[in-house]
Amino acid sequence: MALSTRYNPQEVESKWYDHWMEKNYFHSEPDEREPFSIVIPPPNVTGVLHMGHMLNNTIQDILIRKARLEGKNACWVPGTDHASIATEAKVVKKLRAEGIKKSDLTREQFMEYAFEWKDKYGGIILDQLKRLGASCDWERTRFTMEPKLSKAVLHVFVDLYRKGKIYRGKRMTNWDPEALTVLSNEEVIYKDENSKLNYVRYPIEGMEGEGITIATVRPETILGDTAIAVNPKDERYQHLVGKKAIVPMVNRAVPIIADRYVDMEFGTGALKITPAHDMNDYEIGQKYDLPIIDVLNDDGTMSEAAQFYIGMDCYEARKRIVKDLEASGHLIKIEDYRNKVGRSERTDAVVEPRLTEQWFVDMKGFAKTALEAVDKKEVTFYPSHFWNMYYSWLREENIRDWCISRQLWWGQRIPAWYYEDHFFVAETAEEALAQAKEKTGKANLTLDDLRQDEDVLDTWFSSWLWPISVFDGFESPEELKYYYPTNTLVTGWDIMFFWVARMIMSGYEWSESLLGPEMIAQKGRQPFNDVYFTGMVRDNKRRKMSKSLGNSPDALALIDNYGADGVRFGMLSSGAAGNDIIFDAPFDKDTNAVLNESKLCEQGRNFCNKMWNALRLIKGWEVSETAASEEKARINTLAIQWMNNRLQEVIAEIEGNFKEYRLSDALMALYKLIWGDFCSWYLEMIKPDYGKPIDAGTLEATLDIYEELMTTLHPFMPFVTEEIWHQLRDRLEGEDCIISTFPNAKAADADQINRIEAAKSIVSNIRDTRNTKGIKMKEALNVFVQESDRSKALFAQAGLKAMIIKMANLEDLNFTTEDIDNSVSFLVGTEKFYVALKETIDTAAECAKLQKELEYYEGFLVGVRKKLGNERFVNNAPEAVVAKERQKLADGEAKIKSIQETMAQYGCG
RNA sequence: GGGACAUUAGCUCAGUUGGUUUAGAGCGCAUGCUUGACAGGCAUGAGGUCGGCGGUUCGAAUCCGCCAUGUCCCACCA
Repeated sequence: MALSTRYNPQEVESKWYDHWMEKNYFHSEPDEREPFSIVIPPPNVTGVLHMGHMLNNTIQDILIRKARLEGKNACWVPGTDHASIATEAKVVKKLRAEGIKKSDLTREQFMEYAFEWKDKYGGIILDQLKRLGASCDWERTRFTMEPKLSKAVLHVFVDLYRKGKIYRGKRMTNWDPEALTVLSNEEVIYKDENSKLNYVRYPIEGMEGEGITIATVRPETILGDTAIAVNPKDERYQHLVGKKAIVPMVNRAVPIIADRYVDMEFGTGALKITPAHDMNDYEIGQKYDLPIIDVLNDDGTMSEAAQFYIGMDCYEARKRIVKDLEASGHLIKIEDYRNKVGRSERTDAVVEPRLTEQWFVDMKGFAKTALEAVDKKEVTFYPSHFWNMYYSWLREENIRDWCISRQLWWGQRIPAWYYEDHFFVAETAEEALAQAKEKTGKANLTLDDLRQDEDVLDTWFSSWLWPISVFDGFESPEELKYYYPTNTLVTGWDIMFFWVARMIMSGYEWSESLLGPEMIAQKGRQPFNDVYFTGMVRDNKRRKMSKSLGNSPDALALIDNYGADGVRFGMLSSGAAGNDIIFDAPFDKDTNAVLNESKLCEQGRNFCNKMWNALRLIKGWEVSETAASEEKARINTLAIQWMNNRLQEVIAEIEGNFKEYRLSDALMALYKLIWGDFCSWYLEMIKPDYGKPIDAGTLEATLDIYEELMTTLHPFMPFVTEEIWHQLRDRLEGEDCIISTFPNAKAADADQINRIEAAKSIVSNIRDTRNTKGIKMKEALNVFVQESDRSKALFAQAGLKAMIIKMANLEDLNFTTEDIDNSVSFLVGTEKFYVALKETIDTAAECAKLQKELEYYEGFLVGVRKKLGNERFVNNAPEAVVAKERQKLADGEAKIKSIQETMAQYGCG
């Protein structure tokens, strides 16, 4: 069968993915083998594949595929997250477009629409992952809101409540006026924004002409002021403390209080206190027992309590009140100002501090546990410096309780039922009813008398159980006993606190009761042993890729263009763990559209093509059963030995890389091994003359090597390796690269490798001479080497001379004891080589070249001599280091001598 | 305000306990190559006083201090 000159990923990829699925290779069941498990960071159910997912999942797939090749029971559990705020927002928007308001629907109706949407659009992303080659166990696909996982969530809620770790309370919380729900502190993103600092003067009650001026960026909240505060040490305001200021517009008399919280340096040193709309003001309000006047509605419009601008959006009200204050003479001045504004992570709406009644998880104990787990390396972070960020989040003084209730419908409804002024927490309404009956003594209560909490739980309250719940751990821990702890979690550092820390917390909280103390003693309580933090994917201007910027290439289009293997190569070769990935996707200046071009993916695609053409070369050879000529056989034997040595060397290197999660280094090592050593050198060494056959022994050895290369590369580039692996030899049913055996590194003969490196260097030098002298490759050259013990030892290696003759196209290569007339010389190590030329050589050019070389070595030796001349170095440095320096000196001197001789030969000045 | 990480060739990065490094890779660049695996290719080459200044050491890209620049995290400054 004739193979096309180009590798065609489209056909190959779908063919092999289907094949793997058919063979059920991705599926895992507990058995006697060592498990290797990974749980996917569940993407949002309504999400589409973006560059971050591609990076993330490529890495997971590499780890899983390697484990599979190592004979472990590899289990990669996929799934999606219900993403309550994001999904609910999408559904609300879609309904609005159809003229349906959420407020017109019942909870049940809304959920019906939402599930419809989820069934239609949900999970697209998982199919997209298949294009990337992700070898997830699709039979295990889970969803955070599916019945079993929801049941686990309720179980955990009740458990924590009973343990006293969940409480309900009225607190200042972050209100998202667009999503109409509270958020946890972590869901609020603070950014510097431009705003106006308004100076407003409040008259003093009973003191005509007196006033106190405050500065505020939120003048509309003046309507809710219930005090003015100054620093007790501030002499400017001593006489006003204890007096009352008149709040403009509403003409409310509020106390002027003194509190150390107020910074005398800032603004005017006087601070308006609005307990309803500021975290700190709230605390001061508590301290001084100030009334709370909430001037905003939940949607961010002005409330009745504001008295003015009722129903108006607060930003509009802000503009209006400034004008009105100016008109009434209260406004002193306005300054430009930059301050931090908190916005909702999901909706980008400006978050409003608001006093609401919510459910919280007490984080003190959890944080301590999670901190210790990483500190004691029961969970290891890669790269390790992320410990710092983790620590700053979780340390006692920074940790805050986790607000877990959300005023949404899409999610797990809080399992608390109210009756009169009691509430009952239970996994089912029936249990709650039983509690209610007992508590109230009313035996005739029915379910209808109870009212379930309207709110749902934070999405992360289900995600934090993921490593346990995907194995149904809370229901029947059988599988969990096998797969827990999972091996590696691969995720972005941006959700370190949202997700990683909380999974660690939940793992430590529940694994022991689920697995039993014996198993815990053996395996530990951690949900995963290692965490590999990926960087953020950024564009070539270092901006984080995002939909709103439009700078994210279309992931699937990239796969179409370069093939999944090409894209995987591109993603991976971009950087080490934790480093941000600069993904060079250039912008079209005119259309502002991202071009789906990527140098790195192109490199990956070209790599596939290179391997494909090496295959074509090998498959194009005719095979001869008769042995090759003696000389050819020597070259081939030498080449095969060398290639095997190099292969072993690189396999050992890759093992080390994997241990440290240096996957891009591992891939690059293979890239260079395959393209450089295998294609450029090995195949050229053994290549038969045009039209001639290859001997069967050499071909078999070559196929063995190529096969091993494909197995080793398979985790990184699964499709092309599977295809080539099958093209190399006829395979039996069920014999596939994906389930072949990852090689163990065997000892490599370093001396042999060094000898071939020297030979390669000789060949390169001769080629360079051809280049600079304009001598065509076809023209055979005569080369000599200065006879010495070392040169004789080098050429004692069987086949080495013949190999150089072949690779450099030489007429002959012989020892000499004399300088060769009309030749160009070069050094490899300390050995001198002469390339005899037919034309007269350009002496001046040779002299210049030699002079430059001479200067380099002389400079080099200055340093070496200085070291060796230093008594303290000779006395203090380890003997081996000193010996090395002495060798450097001897070699350098020999080289200089040789260069000087050549210069004399040319008669250089 | 506190902290982390970075700064090495035109670009993106390696350089793992200081000594085979007057420093490596990939891409890019330059020069040459028209039949025979591959121009998505081959060969060869040119690029860097390792951000700056001090210090420790026989020896520093590597360890310490200060400074500069950048990225990010945390923090209640209206």
